[in-house]
Amino acid sequence: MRPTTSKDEIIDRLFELFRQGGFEGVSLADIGRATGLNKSSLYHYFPGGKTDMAAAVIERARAWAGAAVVEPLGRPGPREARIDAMLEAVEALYQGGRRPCLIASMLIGPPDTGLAAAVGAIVRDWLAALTRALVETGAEPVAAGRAATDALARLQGALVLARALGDRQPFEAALAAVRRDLLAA
Amino acid sequence: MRPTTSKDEIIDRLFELFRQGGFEGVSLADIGRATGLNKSSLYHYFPGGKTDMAAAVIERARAWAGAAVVEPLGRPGPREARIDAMLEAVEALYQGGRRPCLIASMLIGPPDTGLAAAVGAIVRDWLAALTRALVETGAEPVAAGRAATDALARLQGALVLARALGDRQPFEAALAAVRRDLLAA
DNA sequence: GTCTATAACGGGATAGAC
DNA sequence: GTCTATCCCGTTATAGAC
Repeated sequence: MRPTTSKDEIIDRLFELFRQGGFEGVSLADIGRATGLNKSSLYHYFPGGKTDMAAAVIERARAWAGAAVVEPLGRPGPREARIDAMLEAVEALYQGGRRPCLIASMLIGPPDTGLAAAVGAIVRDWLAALTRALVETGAEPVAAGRAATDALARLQGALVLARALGDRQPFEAALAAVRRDLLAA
Repeated sequence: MRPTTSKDEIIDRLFELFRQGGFEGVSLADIGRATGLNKSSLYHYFPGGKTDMAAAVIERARAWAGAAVVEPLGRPGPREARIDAMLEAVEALYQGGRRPCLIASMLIGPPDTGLAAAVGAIVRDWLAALTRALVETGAEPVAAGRAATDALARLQGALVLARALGDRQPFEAALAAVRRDLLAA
């Protein structure tokens, strides 16, 4: 029997759950409900249990960041094209501010299993790619690093505000501000 | 017998726990350990259980924001003095980026009990106070609103990055950037 | 107000049939 | 690969003694 739900699809569902609830806020029962799979079936795909599931989700996030952010930022071409490619990916991932960030959610409360470290690696890669793109298009290295950090902080923070206020406007505003400042950096 | 730990002290401990672990990441056992109180004693202070405790912590955060942020921002005087008062309070609260923000932590995963709404109200008050301070010191209202939102987003996001990277530098950088832009707004 | 004890439940995880 | 059944533990919460 072919599985009714592919592992990729399962991880997609898990991604949505964890970004909303964080590691502790999602139970295996929730996951069973969202995937239509029994706990035992889940253990078939993820022998390490919930931690494995979270790790798979973070790995998916890393892959996404590589393909949708790091790679476009590294493409040769004018700065504007690179930045816009990144921002379009960001807008899509966060659905214009309606959906929270997995990175932020996963940093809250997971009993120390290296998940936080994996999240940190994603952020590091993103920062490095953005900094490099700015430098390659004429920015001075130290200023580029600052600008990259500031850009990511603004986006992350805007997602927090958007969630707290129940209004995606802060996120849209942040996208515009980030674009302006990155192009001017 | 006078209680060995005052309710205020208990809430302080709870504050630290919840900001680190979020609502779901903190158990009553953790709380018992941190406060030296038995579960039953905790129920004496917080009949509604964990939700009550979280609500008390959020209320404390609201009181803090009122005293350390809203009030200084509303004091008559030059913009610089008001902004610096706010930023000093922020730096102290977050210990220069070493400690996460309760607001962000509490937005992750709490089963819907109005806690998120209470958190949202704090953010709203803060934004309103900051916007008003900017307007009172010469900014145009729409620009002031944007600048206020941007400032809070940067600070929140910088805390996320600082946690992800295990490095408080992003937070210090954000404080400087926020100060510069708010004074120029 | 604080304790011990325990109830009642849900959590993650496993065994084994099919 | 998916299921049913079950285990064990931690969790929230309550009762009642002191």
